[in-house]
Amino acid sequence: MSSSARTAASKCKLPPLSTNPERPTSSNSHSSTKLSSFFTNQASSNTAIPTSSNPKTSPKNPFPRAPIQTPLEKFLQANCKSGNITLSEALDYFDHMIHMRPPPPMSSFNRLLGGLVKSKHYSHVFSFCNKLTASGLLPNLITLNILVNCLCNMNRVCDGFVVMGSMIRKGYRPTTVTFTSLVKGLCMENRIDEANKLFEKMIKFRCQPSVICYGTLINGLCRTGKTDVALKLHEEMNSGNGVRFRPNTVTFTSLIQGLCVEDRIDEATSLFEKMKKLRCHPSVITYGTLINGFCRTGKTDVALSLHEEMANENGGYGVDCKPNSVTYGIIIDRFCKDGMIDKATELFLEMKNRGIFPDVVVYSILIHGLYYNEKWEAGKALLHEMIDSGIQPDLVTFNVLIGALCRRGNVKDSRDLLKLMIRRGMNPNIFTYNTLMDGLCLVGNLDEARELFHSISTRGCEPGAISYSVLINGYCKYRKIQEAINLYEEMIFKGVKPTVITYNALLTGIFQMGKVQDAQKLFHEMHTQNVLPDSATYLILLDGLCKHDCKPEAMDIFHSLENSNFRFSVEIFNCLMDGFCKSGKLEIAWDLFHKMSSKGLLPNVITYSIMIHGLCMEGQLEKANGLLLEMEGKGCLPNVITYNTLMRGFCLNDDSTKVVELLHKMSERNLSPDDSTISIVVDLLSKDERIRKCLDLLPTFPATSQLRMP
DNA sequence: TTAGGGTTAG
Repeated sequence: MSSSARTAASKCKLPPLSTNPERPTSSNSHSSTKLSSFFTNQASSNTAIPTSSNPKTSPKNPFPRAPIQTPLEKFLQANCKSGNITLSEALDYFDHMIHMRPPPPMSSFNRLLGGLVKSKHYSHVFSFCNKLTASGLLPNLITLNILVNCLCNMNRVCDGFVVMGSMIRKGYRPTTVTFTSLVKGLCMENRIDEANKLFEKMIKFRCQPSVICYGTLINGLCRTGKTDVALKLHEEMNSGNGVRFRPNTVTFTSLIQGLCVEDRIDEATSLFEKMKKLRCHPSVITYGTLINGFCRTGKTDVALSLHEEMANENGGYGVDCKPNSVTYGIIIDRFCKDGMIDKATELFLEMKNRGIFPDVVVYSILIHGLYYNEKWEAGKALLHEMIDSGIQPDLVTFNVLIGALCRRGNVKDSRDLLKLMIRRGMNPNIFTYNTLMDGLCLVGNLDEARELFHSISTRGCEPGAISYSVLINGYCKYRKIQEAINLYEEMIFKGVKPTVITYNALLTGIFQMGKVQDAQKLFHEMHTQNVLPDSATYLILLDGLCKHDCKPEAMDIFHSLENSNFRFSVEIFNCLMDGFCKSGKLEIAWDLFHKMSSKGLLPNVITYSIMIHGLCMEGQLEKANGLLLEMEGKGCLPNVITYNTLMRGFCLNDDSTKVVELLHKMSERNLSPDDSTISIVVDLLSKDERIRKCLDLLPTFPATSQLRMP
């Protein structure tokens, strides 16, 4: 037994645990990931396989259950649900428990496993389950549910299904919890259609989705951009018809009516109860039919109480499947992240109007959304509203506020907030430190960021890949590439796996310094570190290669991407086209421009501006002007850069009439000229006195008084 | 005793 477990045991006055010679010395011995052993290694006891289909009676534990709660059980009850148990304590207790005779009840094992789930030690839960069966102990339905949940959280949803299959074979009936875990697992793997199908299937399986299950699916839909579908589902819950694909109110009402007509009032009543159990909302017609039936059969008092029930909200059923603060929070969060802050606020008001009180999570979601969408005053007001409602900010709220201040470059107040949370007895977490470090980097205070980075481990947290990436990004932004590379090497040395974001930051920095070979070397290193490049990586790489005269290399990569299933972005085309235009290879750029549509991409204002620039450089002004008309015709509005580009072209060609014409067009579009426009006009004036007359149109632009020539 | 929501880096 480890000293930590001993301490924990003494704390809760547990009897000393006997030393188990077989106890593994390291956590690695628990890390078996084979599913098969869990199900096949049951030969030690035939009684381990339940024979009855009744889950309440089927699994017979070969050992008698302790009649009263032991100190061990009390300890587990007190510490597991809160997650107040360390991994090493859990390992020790588990090893002790499986050797106890008689063994503790399965609920104690489940509590212990639950504690590990709380601290996200999924693989350990998995190996504990394997050891349980290997010891001849029988996991019960809840143990299996915990296992399904762990597998799903480990992105092993397929194995989750295998466990469900085994569950059924053992005579257990999968529960809403089982299905919810699997729905979540599918959502985590972005298999939202399958999650939706499973949701429908569980209803067919007569397993009612709970509000948690709805919440899980709604979250999956929101995460995959299907907010509309999520909203519809949410509304479906709210209307009381929160369960799909089953007999509905109309079918039930018809049957009740039929039974009432035949004076089979008892059967009608039980059908009515059944529909409520199935969360099928009886309508006023259903009630009316049944009330009529009771009245007809002389049961007026029952009819009256039914009438009373109608008056009560929901009649007391279906309530647990109504939207709650969690389901609202999920959708509000999606709207915030999609920049639809008005929609988010609207939904927040709706939930309050429906009597659903927002909790600290919903407040934090919306406060974050408001700050993130630069609605500072509204964010502040909401924070005050939350506190006035008696809800205190929690750790995440503080992190949101620190992040908001950092984004505004207000590091001083962020630091004060950190001090405040510590004064309040709150332990800042790695999010807090990473956020603050990023804020410090943003304002160029790299030394303080580094200092904070080094102090993280003394503050009870460990810097992870994000901490390193934040600092690496800070160094790269301020062109301190060597420091960034040193940090990168340090993270590898310390076993912290760099992410694609780490590499993207480094590649950007290295290309900025013009070190093309180093960047290429790093790009290849990504493979050795098993980090897959994403579309941002390819954009950085292709842009860097193009800007540093390595277009053939860029095109090689482009072609290899074409041969894979890579999803091209407009930005990738833009960077290549820009590169070729600027090096006078207009035809290649033109080919790329035409290739875009075959990749399902539409040119944007930047694409057109690049091509217009390329054409102007080649003196193909008419064609450039044609492209301007084309983009306007296709609803892609030119911006000031597009006009400047084309005007510069005409200016160089001494075509002042065209320039003036374009200035008029700009004015019509309410586009303000920028410094570049001004310099074009000045150039033009210096060339041709007659152009002075164009000054007449200048007052139509805002903020152009400075342009008036003496 | 088991299942859902919020905060950090390009």
